[in-house]
Amino acid sequence: MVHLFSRHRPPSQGRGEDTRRRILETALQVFATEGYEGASTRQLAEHAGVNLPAIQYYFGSKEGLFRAVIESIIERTESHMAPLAVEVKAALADPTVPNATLLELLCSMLEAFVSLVTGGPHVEAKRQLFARSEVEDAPGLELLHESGKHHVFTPCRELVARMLRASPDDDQIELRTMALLGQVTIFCHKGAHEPGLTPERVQAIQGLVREHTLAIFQVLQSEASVH
Amino acid sequence: MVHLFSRHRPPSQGRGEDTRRRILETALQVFATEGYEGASTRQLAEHAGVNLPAIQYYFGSKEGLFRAVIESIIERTESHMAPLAVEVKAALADPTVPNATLLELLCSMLEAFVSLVTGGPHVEAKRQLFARSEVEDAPGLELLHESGKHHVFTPCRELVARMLRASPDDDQIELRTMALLGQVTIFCHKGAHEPGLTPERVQAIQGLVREHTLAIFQVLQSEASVH
DNA sequence: GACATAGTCTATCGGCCGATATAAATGCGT
DNA sequence: ACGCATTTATATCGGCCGATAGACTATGTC
Repeated sequence: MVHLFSRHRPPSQGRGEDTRRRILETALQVFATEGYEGASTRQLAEHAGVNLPAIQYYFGSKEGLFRAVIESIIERTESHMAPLAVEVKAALADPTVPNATLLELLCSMLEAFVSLVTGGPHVEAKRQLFARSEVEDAPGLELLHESGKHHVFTPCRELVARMLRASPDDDQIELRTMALLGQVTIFCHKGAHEPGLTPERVQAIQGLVREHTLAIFQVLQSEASVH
Repeated sequence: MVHLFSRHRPPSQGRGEDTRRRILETALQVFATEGYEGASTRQLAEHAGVNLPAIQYYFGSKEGLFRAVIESIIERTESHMAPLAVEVKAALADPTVPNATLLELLCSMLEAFVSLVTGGPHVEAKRQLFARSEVEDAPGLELLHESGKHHVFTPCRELVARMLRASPDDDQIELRTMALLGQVTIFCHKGAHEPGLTPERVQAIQGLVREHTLAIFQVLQSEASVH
């Protein structure tokens, strides 16, 4: 409660930075596998090789540590999606952009979404935490959920709306966009890591999501042009 | 531990049945909103209007109560999917069935899946628990996950494999089926209940999932026939 | 009315939780 | 070498957890 705005960053002058980062990174793993409530401070401390009060010292509280973990993921999400976000924004601002370009951008968004949750360091942990943000209720998870909405869902929804000549606030557009994104989010669930998400499988996922998306809008637009 | 096989059903001759059912039904709600670890026995007892030891008396333990809740959901899942499962099994056994019929069955499966997680009594709770089964780890959740796999995923995968003339064990078939089902499972997540899943929205979801699925296989099969 | 059984109650156990008080150690400028 | 701030360690607090012991009540049978 007290640390909502103070961020409780102790005035470390470089000496404790190592410890702080080690706690942060191991906490990502523990929170991902055990959940927020399931991970105990003793467990978190042990995995980081520090003693219990170090968590309060560096992050103020268990909740503070969790929020720090979430924020670090959000930062990486933003930087991962940023370049594409610029392209999408530009395309949406220009009313002359053809549907083919919009469709290609949508496919790229979905592809980037796949690589976001299946690539980079700490993939497994990120994937699990992202999945939890869609289900659990924990002190900072709504931030992660909102981040996904803002950086992935909203741009996709606007692309879909433009292609189908509808308002982005149209309920059907929203539902359709969710269905499209569901093709990706399901790979954050348990079933996805039984044989493991090898690079080949990731590439296969990206390929077939693209196939599906292209097929859907190919048919949807040809039907629309008939009417 | 002790009650793994005994199911700890006390020899109630009707008198305690009411209490037992009341605990079971309110527990469904509490477990759904709070999660397995998040729901305390005191909370469960209070919501059911009983005192604490009643849970041990009727279900042996908190875990026993949770397993009972899960099993009741699985039973309803089975009876909900059973009629369609028969049709699918018959179609798969007959090698002369045309693709159009298989595709129609796949659409029906997805439609039934939607109505499974968005209809019937205790919808919200069922939806949330189903979502949790894809993310959390709790004593009986793997049963629910397996049930979904057996009653929804596997039939769909076999239909997809047949339509695309591939083995059901083909990795790409599996991934493709997951993507299709993801269109539905995403509506079990948090975002789905902000404006609420009204009957109109449910119908809209069923309609567009059908549209998407038809479009995907229309294109996929026309491409296959070209080669 | 005595008794057995089923069901409900109060009180309490040991254990793990997050957090803190506080002491010990560490490194650094001087 | 000393003083001081930073960092790490020990010991412990109050609180909630799941589970149980055991007394009490209601009900149906003879």
